[in-house]
Amino acid sequence: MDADSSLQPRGTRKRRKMQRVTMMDVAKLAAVSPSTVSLYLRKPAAVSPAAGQEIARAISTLGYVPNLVAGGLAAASSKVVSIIVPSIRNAFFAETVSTLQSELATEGLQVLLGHSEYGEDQEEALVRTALSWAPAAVVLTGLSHSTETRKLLQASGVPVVEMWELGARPIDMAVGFSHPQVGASAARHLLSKNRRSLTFIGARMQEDHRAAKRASGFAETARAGEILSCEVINHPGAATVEAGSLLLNRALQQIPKLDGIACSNDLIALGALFECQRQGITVPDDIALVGFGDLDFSASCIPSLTTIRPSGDLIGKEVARLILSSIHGERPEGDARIIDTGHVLIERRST
Amino acid sequence: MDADSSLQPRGTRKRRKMQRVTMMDVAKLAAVSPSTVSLYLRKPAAVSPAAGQEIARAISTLGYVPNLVAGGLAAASSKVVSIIVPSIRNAFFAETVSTLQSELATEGLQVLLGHSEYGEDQEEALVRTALSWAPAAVVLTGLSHSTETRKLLQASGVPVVEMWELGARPIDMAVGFSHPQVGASAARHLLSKNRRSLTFIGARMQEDHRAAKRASGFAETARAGEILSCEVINHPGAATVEAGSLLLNRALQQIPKLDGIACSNDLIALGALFECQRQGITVPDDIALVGFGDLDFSASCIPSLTTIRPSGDLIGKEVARLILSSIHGERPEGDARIIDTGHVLIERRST
DNA sequence: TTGTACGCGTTATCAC
DNA sequence: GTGATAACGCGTACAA
Repeated sequence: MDADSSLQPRGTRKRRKMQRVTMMDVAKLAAVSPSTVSLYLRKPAAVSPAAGQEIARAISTLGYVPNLVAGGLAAASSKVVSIIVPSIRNAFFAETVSTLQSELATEGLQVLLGHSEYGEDQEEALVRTALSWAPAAVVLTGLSHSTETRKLLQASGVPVVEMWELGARPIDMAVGFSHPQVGASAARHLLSKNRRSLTFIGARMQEDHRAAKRASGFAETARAGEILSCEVINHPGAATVEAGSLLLNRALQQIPKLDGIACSNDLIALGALFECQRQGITVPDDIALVGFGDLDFSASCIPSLTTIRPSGDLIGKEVARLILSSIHGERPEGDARIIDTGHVLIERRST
Repeated sequence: MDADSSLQPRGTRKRRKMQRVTMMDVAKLAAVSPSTVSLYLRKPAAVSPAAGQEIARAISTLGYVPNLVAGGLAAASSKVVSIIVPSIRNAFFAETVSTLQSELATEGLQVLLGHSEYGEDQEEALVRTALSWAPAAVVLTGLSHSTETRKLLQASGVPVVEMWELGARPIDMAVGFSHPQVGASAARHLLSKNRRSLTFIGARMQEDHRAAKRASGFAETARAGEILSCEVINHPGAATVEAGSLLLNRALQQIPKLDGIACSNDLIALGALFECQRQGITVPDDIALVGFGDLDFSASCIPSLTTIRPSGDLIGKEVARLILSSIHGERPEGDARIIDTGHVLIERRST
């Protein structure tokens, strides 16, 4: 018959992996059937108090930890949410992922993390492996994905949330804001300060489509105003403070009478700020500076940085909400599936 | 595309989960047995080229994605590595996690992320759920854990790597450096610059034991030198730029003739720098400043920041190496299980 | 309320 | 090299 009908407590050193305490062990010790334990675990109120007591005690004395792998197989949907961001080093996404992780953890959901590094092929590969975990949901960054990615996701039937961008039609659900509008806000603000020679400096815009959209939204609005010039300058590398310094210098060379700058990111703005200081350029008297992100130094630097806050934690919260309601409740319909978290321009000293 | 003429197309409103293409489907289409497909997937060289061809084609025409949940159950060890850090918002850990994710992804391992928020109980809960995934390895931050956490981990037999700290005996393997030594380096550097009224300013040190150890290492070394005074000042909140400004002010109040400061973190150093600028204090003439972390602004700020680089990406790489070798090769023995990534003091203008 | 039986999709051990 | 077959640990109708 079966080899393990006899209780073989310990000593199986064949395998070094020993998730030995199973639900059945708990059931035996509590003198109930495994299914009662299973039921107790999911709906404690559905079993008799007496049995519940016994089971609870058995669990704690055995140190039982449910095997989510087996559970996921049986339930055909595991308690994982796969999150794919360009890079977790980016403070924006770190904030969102952090919030998301906390919110999901309260419901017993785990976060599976992947980095696309702004590559659609990378993303596709990540989505593929993500799906092989039969995740409870998949969270993607932005709306630009390979057609294969969309197909995979749609075919899987898994709830999908695209975050940090709104505009085109999402695969399933979306939480974010319009990047062109962010650019437009920056432009309007600079125009309202009577700046006439404008530039948008950004990094990695050949890959970071959202930054590119902020740039084009900026340029479009600026050019509709009364200005002398408006340029967009890109640094192909990562968005760092140093890139900001480089970009400021390029802007100074290229643009005569430069007096207004929007940055794709507060880090770049900080670099520009430092470079201005080095060159004896006064902010905002000579040049006004608008950032993006409201990172934690933005309020404290000198001068403090006018910036646009995208609310990365709010995005995280809303994504979590969508996921949760789409898991146990019904999936939201229509407009409820697209959430605009907006953006806020915070005026400080740099303008 | 077409080719999807299976039995029940879609539109089944009942269940939305449909991981329909299984290994058996592939086997049927390739006219081999499921076992052969499984074998091919794990050791392609072990099946005949002819069969391999057929299987490969079947896989791509069906768009088969292996179900890792089922695989994990059968193999009793899933292809996930659980990583638990205090917070992913912290640039240090973001860097490590990012590196780790990339390295592990090349071997088909996924990252399951959790935040302990510097709480041992939180960490314990995370470890518990992590283990329920039968992970290939668990990565923890630091060496301080609840005894229950250690017990769980040891009993599980899963490879464990503790990172970002060295000193006490690790549960299994460890990659990091000595925090007291970092503090000592900062102190020696300040002493070598003839600073005599020293202070260590840090945030959240009641929870962040590593920062606290840097502080005590600093104090110990400083007090062994010829100094007038040495204080440690803590801000209970998070380590932000703003906290740095607050801390600088507290230090100025408390310490007469203050002329040397070490910070638990570059963000705090930056805040201190800004505050000095606001108060007309010249760095390094009036006060010398040493940071920790070498964050990306540290080289660019004004004055550039002398700091200590802990090499978060190197830690990530080494952790990955340990995990991989401990998965397919044998587990390293003895000293090879503890890797000191050291620290480097980078002297810049702020001292 | 509780127990029985079966299946989830894969891996691993053998015979062939 | 290849293919039956038995687990893997749990969810879930159903039956009791």
